[in-house]
Amino acid sequence: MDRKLDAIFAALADPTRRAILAMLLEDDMAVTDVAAPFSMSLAAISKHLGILADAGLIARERRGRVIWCKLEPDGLRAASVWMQGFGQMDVMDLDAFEAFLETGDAQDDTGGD
Amino acid sequence: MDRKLDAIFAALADPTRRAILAMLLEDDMAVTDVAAPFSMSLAAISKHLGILADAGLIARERRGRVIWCKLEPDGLRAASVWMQGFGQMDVMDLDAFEAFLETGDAQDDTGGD
DNA sequence: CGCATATTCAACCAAATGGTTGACGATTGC
DNA sequence: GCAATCGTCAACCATTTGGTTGAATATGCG
Repeated sequence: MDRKLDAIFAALADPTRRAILAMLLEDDMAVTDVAAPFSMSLAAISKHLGILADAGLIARERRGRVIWCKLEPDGLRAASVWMQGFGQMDVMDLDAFEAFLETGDAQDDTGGD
Repeated sequence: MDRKLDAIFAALADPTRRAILAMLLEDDMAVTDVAAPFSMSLAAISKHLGILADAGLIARERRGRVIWCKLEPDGLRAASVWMQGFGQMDVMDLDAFEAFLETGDAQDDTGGD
């Protein structure tokens, strides 16, 4: 519900986490590879990934020794919907709004690869 | 520049602050009136308003003894723009949203030019 | 099996957050 | 001028956050 937005926006509030999301936008990545460009410990990145996963912004899947991280676009969409819907509905019915998104216009996730 | 997003998303991450934004969406309000529905001190609300103002999401203007708070749509737009640039989720027309804020009227979704 | 690799867990720490209360500054009205 | 009203400031407190390090877990490899 509304409280999910707490987690999503809080997750988005950190520049490291936004950078991680941007990286994952290009491709799924192993945790170690996510961590590589940052000057902080693997454990710190692992925590960030946990926060992103907890917010529903990414998903992690173990394949062998490696844990792969991938974007979970629905999470981001929830926040986007909140912001866009802000002007129209008060504490609106998100499902209805999402339905609008599907049918209404502008929904172009074909790029997803 | 990117750091501004820190402040915006962090501001958005608190349900009290999102509720305040929703209230201000309907009308400009005095600080005391903003605080009224909440079961916390005026000082706490004042802090929240400071955080929102600092993030560029609202503006405060003193008129006499009373300080009026109003939405600052540009701030919200910055976050929205980030999300749009992020994914393919340009779900709705932001200008229409702004127009809504200006006129206080529900947008016709044809407004998306 | 035993070691290297990949990731998380646990304990810890400093700083930030969200709240409180009480004093203070600004403004208005009697 | 003095008191009431509006709002912020300052000090304080508990909790959360973002980071560290070192140990632990899980898997793959030779």
